[in-house]
Amino acid sequence: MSKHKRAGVRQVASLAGVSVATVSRVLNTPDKVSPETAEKVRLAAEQLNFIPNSSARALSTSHTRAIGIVVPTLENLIYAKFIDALESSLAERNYNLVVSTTRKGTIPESLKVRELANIGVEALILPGLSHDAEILDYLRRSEIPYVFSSVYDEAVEHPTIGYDNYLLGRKVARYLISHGHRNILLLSGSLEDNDRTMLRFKGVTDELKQHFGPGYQLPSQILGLNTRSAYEYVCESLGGKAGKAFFGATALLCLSDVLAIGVLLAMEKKGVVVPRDMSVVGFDNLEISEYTNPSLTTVDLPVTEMGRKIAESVVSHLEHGTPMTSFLLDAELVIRDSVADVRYGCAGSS
Amino acid sequence: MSKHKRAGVRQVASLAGVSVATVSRVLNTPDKVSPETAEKVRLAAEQLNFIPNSSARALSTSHTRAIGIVVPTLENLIYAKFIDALESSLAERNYNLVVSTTRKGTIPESLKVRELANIGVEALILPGLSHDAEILDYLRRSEIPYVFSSVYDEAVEHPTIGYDNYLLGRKVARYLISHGHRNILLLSGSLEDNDRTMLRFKGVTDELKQHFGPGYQLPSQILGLNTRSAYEYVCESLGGKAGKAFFGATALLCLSDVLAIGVLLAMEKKGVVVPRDMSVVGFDNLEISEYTNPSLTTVDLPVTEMGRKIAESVVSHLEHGTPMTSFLLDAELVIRDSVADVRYGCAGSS
DNA sequence: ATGAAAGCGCTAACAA
DNA sequence: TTGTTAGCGCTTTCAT
Repeated sequence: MSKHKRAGVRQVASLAGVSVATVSRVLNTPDKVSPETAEKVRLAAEQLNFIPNSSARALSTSHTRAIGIVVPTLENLIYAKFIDALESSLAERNYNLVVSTTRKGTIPESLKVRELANIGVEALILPGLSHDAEILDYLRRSEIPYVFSSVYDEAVEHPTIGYDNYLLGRKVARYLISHGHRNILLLSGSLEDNDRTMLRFKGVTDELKQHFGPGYQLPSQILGLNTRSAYEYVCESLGGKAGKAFFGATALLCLSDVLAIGVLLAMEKKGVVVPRDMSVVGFDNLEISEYTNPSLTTVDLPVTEMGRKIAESVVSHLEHGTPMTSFLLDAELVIRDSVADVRYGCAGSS
Repeated sequence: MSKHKRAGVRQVASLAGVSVATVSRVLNTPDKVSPETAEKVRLAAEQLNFIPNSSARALSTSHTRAIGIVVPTLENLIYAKFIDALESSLAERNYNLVVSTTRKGTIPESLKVRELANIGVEALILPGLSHDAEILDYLRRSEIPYVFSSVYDEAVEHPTIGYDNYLLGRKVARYLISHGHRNILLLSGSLEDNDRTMLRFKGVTDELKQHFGPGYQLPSQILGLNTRSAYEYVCESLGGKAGKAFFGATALLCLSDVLAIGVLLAMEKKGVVVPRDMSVVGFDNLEISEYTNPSLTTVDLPVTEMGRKIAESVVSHLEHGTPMTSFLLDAELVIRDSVADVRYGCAGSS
């Protein structure tokens, strides 16, 4: 019964009593068709439930209007927000976003890049600076335009659109230093974010070293945490006395807000008063970070603007040949209530 | 310089000294080609950076291997988790997911559906039960397979794969009733989720009515909240005395966890002790809901399983003609620490 | 303003 | 096992 083939330009043309070329024109360049003819065609199309075959169009125009992105996961709100913004901006320009995940890094990014290339994406967006040599090589050879997101580095030979993680690390460290902090413990997220995490970490340590001189003992860092493990880590560390836990640190610098929030909740549960007993800073500025107790001082990553900017840049390159270039986005430290001055003689460097 | 055309089967064929058909075979049915020939072809392909043109393939096979989904936004973690799982499951089956958002409902869903149809998705996933008649009509006429997610309703003539929101409403109400609650205030999220919200609401009220009889005064409901406004609402309501706020309710039933968490944080800030002074329940079971103070009693929505199940169902239909059917997923109430027995004579129905 | 016809790059009969 | 060839459904010159 229903195995009749779908209507194509041909059927529409014959029903409308015109040629296929005319049908194509009312689809793509309506102003080159007389209004009456156009109307006839539209009616016929409507009547036949005509949906132009996009593969045929793409084949003919060599334009798929698909952009690909590979992220570790969408379960991290910061990626979700970014992709949301990216999709919106691309949609405005009539491009579609094909999302691919590495399942939190368990599937090789190179595989996902190849798959996206194979389905014909016209450009590729990859978060972060460090990617397999294989990927870099593949991108170069396949000549698919691409941009690295969430990072900015003008020194690198790839287009990067994002924020300067290293400088943000310095900025946060400077802020902490200005409040008298010297011994800072870094809590860092999953290893997928490694390069951005590392850059932030380096920024923090460089700033501390510069400020306190070469004798300064570098801060400790705990890696690979998620909300759960951050929460549990804090709870366990607080088994003894608050002051001596955390390697004697007076501030916890969390490289993502979900970590910071886990930390805040654990502190509260354990009766540690933030920021009196311990200062906490985050990265991301999630919506909820404004409402924690205390509200979280954090770095506002401009992911929405980043999505917009990348869409702009990629589309402009695709359509007008504008070269892909790097672009730096500002990221602000949002000062709220989770950081206070160090109270000397209570906690602090042992 | 670099404006040389990309290599196609033809170039690969001639470089490998075979016919285009053979090249196509090593791509699609390698076992029908002698190993040596295959190797030759692969080498040639590699050398020419050959990426098969997916539009041409799709045109020839009439198979785009693209599945579309329209959601209001990705900024809601519950959608992000769902899409993450869906993408993973589809990728395992070699399908790609094209994500489209209505920008929180500001763009008509029908438009997005049309766009996805126009780019040739082979199936469509739409969260929720209620969609414009226009969409329903379009889906029927265009014969694109589809499934409604996040809902289950065997009575409806569309395939639905999800949980039974009405029953979940009843389940939660029953739980609250079993703890002595009678006056319950509903806090409900943005209007995009309307149909699921409504069903839950109806489930709750039906259960209450059934339990307390016809004289029972239906619970109040506050609609259109997000984390911010939920937080602010609670803060304002608590301007006076805790007991008399919230229309005298003893329990706050939040139709999403982000709301519940906002509520919890606001309560805490205002010194209201949950669950002693007020019970709170949520919907979603976000990761963080386990770590709030107190931990949140909430309904665990099986979005990951839902993604998997939908991928299975859609692909099976596409590849083996299995009819699209509805499927009910279990959703559990996760009992934690945010609900307690009502203390009569303190708060409660005036 | 409209039509005829040549592809776009691949797949899949069919033939050998 | 391999090659020849005819489309897939659209766009786009080039005529008219």
